[in-house]
Amino acid sequence: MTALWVSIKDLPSHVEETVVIRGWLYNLRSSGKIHFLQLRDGSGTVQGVMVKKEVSEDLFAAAKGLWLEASVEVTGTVRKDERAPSGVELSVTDLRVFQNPSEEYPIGKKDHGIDFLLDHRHLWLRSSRQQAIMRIRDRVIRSAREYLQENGFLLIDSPIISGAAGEGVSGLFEIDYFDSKAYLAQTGQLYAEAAAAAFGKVYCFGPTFRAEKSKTRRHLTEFWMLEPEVAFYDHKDNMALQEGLICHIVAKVLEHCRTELASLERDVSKLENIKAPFYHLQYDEAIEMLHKLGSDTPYGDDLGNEDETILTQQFDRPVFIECYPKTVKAFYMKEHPDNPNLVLCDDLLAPEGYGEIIGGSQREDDYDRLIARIREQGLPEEPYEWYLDLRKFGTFVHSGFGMGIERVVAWISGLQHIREAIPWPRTIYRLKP
RNA sequence: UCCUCGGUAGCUCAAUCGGCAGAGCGGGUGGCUGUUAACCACUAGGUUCGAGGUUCGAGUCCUCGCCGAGGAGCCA
Repeated sequence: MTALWVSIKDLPSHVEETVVIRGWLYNLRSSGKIHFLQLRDGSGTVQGVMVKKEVSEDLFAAAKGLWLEASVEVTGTVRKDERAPSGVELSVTDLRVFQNPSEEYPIGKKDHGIDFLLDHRHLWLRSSRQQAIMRIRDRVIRSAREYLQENGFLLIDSPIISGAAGEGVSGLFEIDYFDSKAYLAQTGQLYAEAAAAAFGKVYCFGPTFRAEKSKTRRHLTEFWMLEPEVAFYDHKDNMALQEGLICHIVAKVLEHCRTELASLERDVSKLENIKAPFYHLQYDEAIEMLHKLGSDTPYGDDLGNEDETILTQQFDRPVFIECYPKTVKAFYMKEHPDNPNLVLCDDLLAPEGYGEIIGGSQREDDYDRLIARIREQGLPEEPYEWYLDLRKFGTFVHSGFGMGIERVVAWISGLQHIREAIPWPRTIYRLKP
């Protein structure tokens, strides 16, 4: 007779049944005549209890000889037990070992340094903390796509490999492309704009690459960005979309990931507070507020990381910083109708010091002004010919933004560093594993 | 590129003023019938990142180098 193979998360609905689970041994304790096998299968964890007098001597000895992370198949009867975190444990009747490691598992039960853990990222992902973060990441992405789909958006992905250097070669990864050079995408936005003229409401979602030598807790060289782009949305419509998207994501994480947030010891009251309307500050108001708070960033400069941190600590909900000086922003942003020195853009800063999670803008839709901006910034015109075509053939008011997935995950999960928010972080000095 | 901090047992760290290189975890052996990062006893385990220098004596001080972390700059 073969017992039913069950996921650990489903064990509570099989009380008093004999079942099989397949997974890994993440810890083993023993009191001499009782072994406690801590088991994990990806869906959850459960304690297997093996009592010496209830199993054969060979089996009892075999269990004692297991090393951490042995892959096993355990047969047992599901018992209710109020001492167990999930309310159930498994009275083990049989054990089959797929593989018992011949060396000790590198990641121990006590603390490790970040360098060691990153070197062992392939094993670190097995830890409960990393599992919680990856489940939240999955929910963030899933709920973002869900929100856009429900609101009439079409997924139109953009290319990863681009032949044009675009806006300044500094931040681009160069690759060999047969007999010429190509570059890894920094953004899909320009392509999304073209798609918006075809489909109205679109978004792209994929990896983006920045060859910047940034060494901060907010930067990765490879990260995932969600970029919606909407025809006939202006600056204000754009911010309303961002607000709706973020509220939806946070609500869905709260709905589905309570266990994960608890295991990360995240203060969920901070997340429950994330509701519309968000705060709005014009750039000049932000600078004024910063000066009162001790910053010496001059009017006209972009906000530094420190500035973002200070600002977000003043608010309990996300805050939009609107209409930056033209000089610190990209060429494609639309000039402010009331002030030619400003552009119609917004950065959305997450609270608790997390800072920028979204950067968006209304796009310049006037051919002459756009080409003037390209020339002003000393950019080559040839690569932008197709982009300029969008302003020649039925130009249209349109807006969009880019949301950094890892920054959102780091904020919602309460992480100290963005590198834990992606399965395989790529930073300036880390390409492995 | 700049600033700061660090590199000691497999891992995390300690070592006072320059004076015998230690602890916890992990490993090994033994014990324990309800453990929750189990516990208890015993035990093995070291080129103190590298090269040079000062000194009776260097983990500790000096010089150079290598590696990493945090931050700045950079970064829609």
